Amino acid sequence: MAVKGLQAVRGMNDIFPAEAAAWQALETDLRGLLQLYDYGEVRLPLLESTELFARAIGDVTDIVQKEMYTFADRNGDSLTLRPEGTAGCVRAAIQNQTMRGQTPRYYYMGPMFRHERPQKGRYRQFHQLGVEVFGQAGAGTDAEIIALSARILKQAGVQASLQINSLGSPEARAAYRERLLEYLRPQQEALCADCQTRMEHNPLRILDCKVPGCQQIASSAPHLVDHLDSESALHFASLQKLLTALDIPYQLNHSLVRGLDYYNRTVFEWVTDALGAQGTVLAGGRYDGLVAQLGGQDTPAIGFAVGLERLLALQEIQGNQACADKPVLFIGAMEDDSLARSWQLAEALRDLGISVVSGGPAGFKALLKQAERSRALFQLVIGLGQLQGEPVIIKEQCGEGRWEGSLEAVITGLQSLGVDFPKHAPHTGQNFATARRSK
RNA sequence: GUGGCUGUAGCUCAGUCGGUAGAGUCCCGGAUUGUGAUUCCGGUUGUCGCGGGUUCGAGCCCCGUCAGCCACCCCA
Repeated sequence: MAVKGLQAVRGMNDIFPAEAAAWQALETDLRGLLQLYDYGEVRLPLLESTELFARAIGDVTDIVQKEMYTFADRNGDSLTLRPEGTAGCVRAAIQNQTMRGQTPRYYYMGPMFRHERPQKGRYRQFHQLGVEVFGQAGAGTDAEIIALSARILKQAGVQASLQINSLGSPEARAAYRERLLEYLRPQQEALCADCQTRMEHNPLRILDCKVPGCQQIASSAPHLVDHLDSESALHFASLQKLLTALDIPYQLNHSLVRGLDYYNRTVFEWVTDALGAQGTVLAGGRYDGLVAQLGGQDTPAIGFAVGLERLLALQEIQGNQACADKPVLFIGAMEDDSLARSWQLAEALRDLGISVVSGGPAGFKALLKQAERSRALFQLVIGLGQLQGEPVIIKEQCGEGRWEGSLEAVITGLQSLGVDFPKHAPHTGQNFATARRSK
């Protein structure tokens, strides 16, 4: 229950250990994959000057117009919590001159902030893994990062399908925009109110409007890929050839236009219908003009971002989410006198790298309950008898295993047990009590 | 930013016509100092999201507000 007056800001979530285990496992997996492709981590500020995002993302986009957390610094500068990662990454690469004569491959993981109405798969603070490659103009790089994205989803055990499109050069896109408007104008009255507004500032978005009437009109619209400049057309053909060679299935989606202004040529999205209205899990594309636009030398670039909450939600739906590691041993002490001894033992075992949870002093039955709740693989109880030399009993909590010995032998005994517990134990939803009853 | 639904114990929920806030579960202790059955006994569970209004009296009706969920919009 929320304490009066003290609650998290809307759309911002607290993550507790049970859930954090899935996050950690996912992050570890992701870092491993990125290492396979030799991407290096960059850690960037969460806060940037507002101007950066306005210039990079585009003044007319919804993100800049209505979704940014913007406020004045103490000296009056306008600052913004990053709504996405690419702009900051490009800014950092320019500022630190890391692209001179280099073709760096970067990744970053962390929170992004957008002031939208929260719903399934959409939060005001959410987390992305972002990947950016600079200085590589060839379609091979497009194929590489799409292959990487495919591998990320596969590793995460997530089902999604790949859609691609090409936006061509800015000039070709501008020309296509005129062709599209010529096609739409006679039917303008039939479009929804939103799309009539879109005709003013972003007619390409009309192509993926959900209103049936608009879809009808869009379905017969001229295709962007038929109006590409020749270099972009070659680039796109080359990419498709590579995807086929890499055995990565894809769909050409003519209405895939991406929301942010900086994209050109290749755009792609991995989509699913398992997340309600938020179908995009991973999305990216080429943004060859952005580095120059932000004041750097003209440098081709490409990247993508994955929504970690969405990835985790899909993992949960598909039963692939990792669980927290279990402690190896629970040590319970029955009375104050045995408590000191049990703590000594616990510390000695931790010296050996064995995870231990301590409990007590408490009655015997209470200790067994504590042991069960600790999820430990083994449990032992120390009482006055053990202090006087009676044997200790180590018992396997889930199974039948049982081992007796002196207190001093427990340490070597535990080692001889060869404890090897799964890092990602399958989550059955069963506790030990129900597991026992079903035996 | 717009709309619909929902907020009662740690959890799942009931609460009739406006009349003393309940059940199950969980947790704790005991019957039972030594390896967890079952059962029984006892115990703690609360700003009814928050604020205001109507009323002799509000968990219930009205207004506002906050939060959650879902959709629009947008996007990862």
